[in-house]
Amino acid sequence: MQIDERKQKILWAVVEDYIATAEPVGSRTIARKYKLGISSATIRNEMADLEEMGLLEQPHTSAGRIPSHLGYRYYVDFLMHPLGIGEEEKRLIQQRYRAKVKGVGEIIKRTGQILSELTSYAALVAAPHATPPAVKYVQLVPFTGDQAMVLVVMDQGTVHHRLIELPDQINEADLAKISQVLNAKLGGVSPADIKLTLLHEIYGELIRYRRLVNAVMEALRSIGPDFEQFYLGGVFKMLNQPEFRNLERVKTLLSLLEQEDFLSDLVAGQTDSSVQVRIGREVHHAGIDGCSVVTAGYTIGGRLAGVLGVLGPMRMDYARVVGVLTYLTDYLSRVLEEMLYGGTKTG
Amino acid sequence: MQIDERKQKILWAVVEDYIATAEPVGSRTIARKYKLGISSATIRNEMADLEEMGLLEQPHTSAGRIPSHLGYRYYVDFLMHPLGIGEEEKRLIQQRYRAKVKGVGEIIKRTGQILSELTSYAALVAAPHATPPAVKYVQLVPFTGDQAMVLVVMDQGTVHHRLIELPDQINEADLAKISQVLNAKLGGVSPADIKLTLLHEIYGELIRYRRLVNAVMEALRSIGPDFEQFYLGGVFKMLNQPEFRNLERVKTLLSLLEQEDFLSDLVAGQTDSSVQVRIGREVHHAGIDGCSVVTAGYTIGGRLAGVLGVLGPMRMDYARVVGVLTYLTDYLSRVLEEMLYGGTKTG
DNA sequence: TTTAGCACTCTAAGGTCGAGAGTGCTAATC
DNA sequence: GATTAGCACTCTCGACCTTAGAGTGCTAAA
Repeated sequence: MQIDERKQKILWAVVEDYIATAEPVGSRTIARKYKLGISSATIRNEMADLEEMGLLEQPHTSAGRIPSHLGYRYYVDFLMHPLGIGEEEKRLIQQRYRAKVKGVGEIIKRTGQILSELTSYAALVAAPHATPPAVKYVQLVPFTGDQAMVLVVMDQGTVHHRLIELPDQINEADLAKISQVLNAKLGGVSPADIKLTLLHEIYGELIRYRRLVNAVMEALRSIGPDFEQFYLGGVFKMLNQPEFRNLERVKTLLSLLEQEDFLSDLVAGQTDSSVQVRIGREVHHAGIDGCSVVTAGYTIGGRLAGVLGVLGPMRMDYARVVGVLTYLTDYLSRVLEEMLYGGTKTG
Repeated sequence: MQIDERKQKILWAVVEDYIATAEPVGSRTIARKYKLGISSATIRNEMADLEEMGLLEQPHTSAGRIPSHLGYRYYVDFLMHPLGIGEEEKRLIQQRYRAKVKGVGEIIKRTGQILSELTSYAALVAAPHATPPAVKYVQLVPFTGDQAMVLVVMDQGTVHHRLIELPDQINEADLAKISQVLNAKLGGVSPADIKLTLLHEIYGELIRYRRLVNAVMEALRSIGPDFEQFYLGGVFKMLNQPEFRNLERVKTLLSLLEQEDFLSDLVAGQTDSSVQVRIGREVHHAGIDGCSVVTAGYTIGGRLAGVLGVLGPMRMDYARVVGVLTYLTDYLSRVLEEMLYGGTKTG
């Protein structure tokens, strides 16, 4: 059996209607609302076929049909038309970004809020990700008797700090000198790319401080590629969805969302700026059955810098979410580029 | 009518039993479980009195009694014995803190997790708070053509960064020089304490860079006393409490907890290291009726550094929570002090 | 091949009912 | 006078039943 055009139309109608109403869709409803020029009886037959093919399912006999995991997949891959963003909304987004900002962290946060408001689902922003940013500036700051703080500024505007132990007999001048050398050698290099030759150069110049340099290097490695800074918001919006009437589900979901490992996993698959849709069980994770995740990357200077994600029920408005993500990643990339590289100020 | 000892015992029993079971407590239950040497009929009479005095209330006729807002208050103020922490638990706590740590932020986070695990309610950690920390180190880092990053390390170990606009014709050497002067002048000073005389000194030395210094000062002010860094966790644990069966409540609570302003308010009243209990409506905030908040301050060098807080239903195990907070603020203060000032390493 | 008609199925909502828990009052008891 | 046993009364909660409504699959006609 193959999916001819009429079957496609019916599948499309079922998915759209179910997304909109959260009620199983019956043949009569489709005949009435979607004017396909065929009677409810015919639709019934087609729906039976679609169910046999695994694209639809029935919660119980004598209820309407709902899309199965596969049904959503087919819809997303072949039937859906991503929804553009309205002009009015675009204006509002621009306005939100215009307000003065203290640093990259705040832009991340604001983006998350906008994303969650536009979609009514939970929003996730990860930054920076995958492509490790390069070191812009390193400084060792004396902290307490035997500790120093390693300050690292990345070229994407994030700041990291680590405390390290100091060997005895190190004074401030030493630290300043070390900082200077590290800056000269590490500027523009990504922590993951620190090669042996470079390491030798550094050791060569700082032969006296071997142990300390080791400690600093270890600190640098710990902010390596798997480091991520997350914003998560709008979780409460999901509770408006009828699939979260079940308290137990809400609980497991909330507990998952408090684990950074889990959030990490959600964005891990993203390697470029494309939009990725993972439906239901495709999000390989026990405890979020029936949820879908849509992610998209944003870039700085053409390289992947971070990920925007939307987490919602499997019955998610994919067309809208994909549309919003496409627009927002693009817009965010431009905002960040202007902020980090652009000299010209725009209103 | 006054609250004699027998009434106190009965009130105590009602509160303890209700906290433990979440069921309205009847006179028979008290007679059976709490061996007060009086019959259920007598207890009934006393309970009627306590109700009249506003300390107990009845969900409906022919149900048992539950403590009123005032009842909890009386219990917390006069009847409760804070519960100490078991030896086994103490050992577990120590173990959790022993693991290697990257910075103050991580200690905060870990503390929040421990707190939420020990109490089974939502945990809130704010740092640093109220007493503004002093500047330890300032540095201007050139960032893009017309922007620089102001890096500020505080003596409590937190790091802040802000982007500022650069006037034309400033080069790296200028920035280094400015950083040097700022460091010399601002070290040990709290941003809120920057007085005019100090400002004049700085302007005196950096007369050429007036505009830039202004920008830096503004950035410093923006990390002033009302800045706070929050950790919030264990929210999902609250869903085990029967008072959160109501989805609508969970939703409003979650949406509140996503607002930093709200979290700020929760810890705002804390001015020293004492334990504060706010019950129900005493937490002046629409939308969290029926919730209580217990907070306590932790200190560094005897000065208030931050706040630990527990958010739970009004039917909260106050004795346990107060006990845990007392222990944990004390322990955390010691950990932080050792980390920031202490030279000696322990265990 | 499509459609009208119909018997059948299943859920969800509303209603009834009885068990159980708890109260307040009264009268007896200490 | 304080305490307690006894009892009628009240209220909730869960179990059970019933029914309306929506939807299906099948059959026979178009």
